[in-house]
Amino acid sequence: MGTTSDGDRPWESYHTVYTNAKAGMDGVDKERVQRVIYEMSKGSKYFENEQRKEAFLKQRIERMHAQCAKLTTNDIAHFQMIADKRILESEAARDLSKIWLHSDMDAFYAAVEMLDNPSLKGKPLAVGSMSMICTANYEARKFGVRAAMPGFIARKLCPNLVFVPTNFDKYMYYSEMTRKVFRRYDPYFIATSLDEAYLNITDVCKERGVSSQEVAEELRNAIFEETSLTCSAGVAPNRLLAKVCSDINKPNGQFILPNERKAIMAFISSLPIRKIGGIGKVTEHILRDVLGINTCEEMLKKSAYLCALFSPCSIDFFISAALGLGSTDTPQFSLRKSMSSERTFSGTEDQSLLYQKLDEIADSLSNDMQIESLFGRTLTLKLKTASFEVRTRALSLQKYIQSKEDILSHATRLLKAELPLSLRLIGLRMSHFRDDKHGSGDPMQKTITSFIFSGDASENVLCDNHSAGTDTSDDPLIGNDLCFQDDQNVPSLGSRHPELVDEQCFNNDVDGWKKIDGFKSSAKTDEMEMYSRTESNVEVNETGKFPDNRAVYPSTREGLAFWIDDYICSLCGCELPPSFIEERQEHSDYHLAEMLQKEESTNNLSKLMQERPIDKGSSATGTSRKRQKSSPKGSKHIPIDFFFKRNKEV
DNA sequence: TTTGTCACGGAGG
DNA sequence: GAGGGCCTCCGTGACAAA
Ligand SMILES: Cc1cn([C@H]2C[C@H](O)[C@@H](COP(=O)(O)OP(=O)(O)OP(=O)(O)O)O2)c(=O)[nH]c1=O
Ligand SMILES: [Mg+2]
Repeated sequence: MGTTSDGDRPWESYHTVYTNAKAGMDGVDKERVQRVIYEMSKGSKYFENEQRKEAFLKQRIERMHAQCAKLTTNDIAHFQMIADKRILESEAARDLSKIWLHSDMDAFYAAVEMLDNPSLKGKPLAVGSMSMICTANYEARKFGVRAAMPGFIARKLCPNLVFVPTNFDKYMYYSEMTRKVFRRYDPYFIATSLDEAYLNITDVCKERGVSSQEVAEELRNAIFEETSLTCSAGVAPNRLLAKVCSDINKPNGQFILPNERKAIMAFISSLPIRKIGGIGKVTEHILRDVLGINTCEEMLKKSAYLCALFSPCSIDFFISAALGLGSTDTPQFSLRKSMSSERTFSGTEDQSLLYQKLDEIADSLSNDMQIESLFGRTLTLKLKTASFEVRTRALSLQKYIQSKEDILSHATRLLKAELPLSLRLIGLRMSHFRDDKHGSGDPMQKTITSFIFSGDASENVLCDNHSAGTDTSDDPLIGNDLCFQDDQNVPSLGSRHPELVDEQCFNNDVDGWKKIDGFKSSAKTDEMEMYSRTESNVEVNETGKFPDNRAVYPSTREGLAFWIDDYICSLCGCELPPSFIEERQEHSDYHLAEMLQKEESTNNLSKLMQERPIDKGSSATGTSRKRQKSSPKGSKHIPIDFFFKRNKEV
């Protein structure tokens, strides 16, 4: 495939994610690493699939090239005007009033393992398995070993590599210790994973009259004293930049970017675009090969071409990032949108075996859903063929389901339609959760709580980003767009982008519950045991929001009340065991109605509503892209039918 | 025109 | 000797129905 001569150096055309610059990889012999990876890979089904993907990407790049070539000078002038306008608008929204700190633990899982077993110190260590490693310590990184690399390749790179399986209990335990420190600096801190968090230290600096540099030092020292683990910190006026900064002097270092436009531009200009959260391997490749963009400065220079080639969403993201803009607000927490379970096994076309796998996965998903009292109505079957091609097949129901039996019966139908096939992975994902936590039911019937919080009542409140489901889109080859969205930092051809836009729902992490780097199973359950029942529920969501111990379960919209020890109402102390589902909902609705009454009398309802994941339309850095829903907003008075408006679902 | 559904892929930890 | 994870989020485009 390579247009260049693959002939004598074939490994150079096998692009992996492993050669990307990363902390601890400085002195690595990259050519050797590339070669070893290539040698271990070539000929494998995985490798062939990667090549297929690369070929598609190449076609895509060629199409974009052609598109560029067709532009007349007139066109370019036109797009330059559009770009300049966007640049001006973005610049006008620059907010330098906040100070954000991003904290990132160093080789977190590996560091915890070394702490737990000091004999590992000084040895190259990988956490994970022979098929995939989660992270590696800095000794191992010298050999090119890193996260997301298969263990058998890592061992080839570093024959003395020690493997340790993951222990999420431990990581959660230490993570919680670090969060206790974070909490002291910003009770609303945003945890984006077990080992990363954003803290708004504006007030700390102001109130104590200390510099952000001092706060960063103090915080890192506190973490070290309390956990014996090191971390790195980045300080900047927004989260996008803070995240970039924390990587600069990693490990065990910090970097402060002052809140001055000049300093920011100097910093960002020479920054390789790949350092920006949301620009991954593919986006980097496209921007480099199509437009010759490698740095943020170049991105700005080529802004007219960006406007010609990409969607408004992507354009905004690129331009904002190139200007060093990012989110400065503290986002509202958001609810879980999907939950999934998937398993890889050795490829087979034995149908009874495949149905058995499906059974296990349905069971696992159902259990997970029960733990969080979730009922969903969109089920997506995911398959990976023996040749690594991925397919998804979805189905939306009238009713919300949770039981294994229900899940399995629908999943079986979906699978049946695809067989025969030789598969290596089966997965199930549930989405479109009910707005409250109870049993099945007709989507038409909502409780007051769910009705109000769901946004049917006042659209502008919603976070429900995109109109549709969570599974999405088709034919990636048609558009060029990369799309970014918000959150911490992460865009890509269809992924969230970072810090830029503020708005809408951020899922500040969600981690903590399952996903967690991919080894959820034990994670979720353990976390439940560990935290719930103490004040931990807070922990879970606390990823940012409820410093006052007003626990709220993740992804449930039960309303204002939650159940202490799972049976005492947090608001009035009345006791209702979990099995009293209907009663509980009524009870919760009662508190909500009561509250609404109070709120309304003080004209504050709109404020209450906005406390949910919200819009914020055009916030400071507001690059918000979202399709805006037209909605009557801002009305102070609530008409009675507000409470009875029908929900539009099927 | 708007809204919902579905498929696919990028991204990050 | 072969072997390449698991979870969550999101945007886009195609298509159908309202
Ligand atoms: C990339 C990746 C990371 N992880 C986990 C393991 C890591 O400890 C954690 C953070 O990932 P990394 O960003 O790779 O960082 P790290 O903490 O291991 O090391 P450092 O920050 O010093 O570079 O996320 C996974 O579980 N799966 C993955 O695929
Ligand atoms: Mg880290």
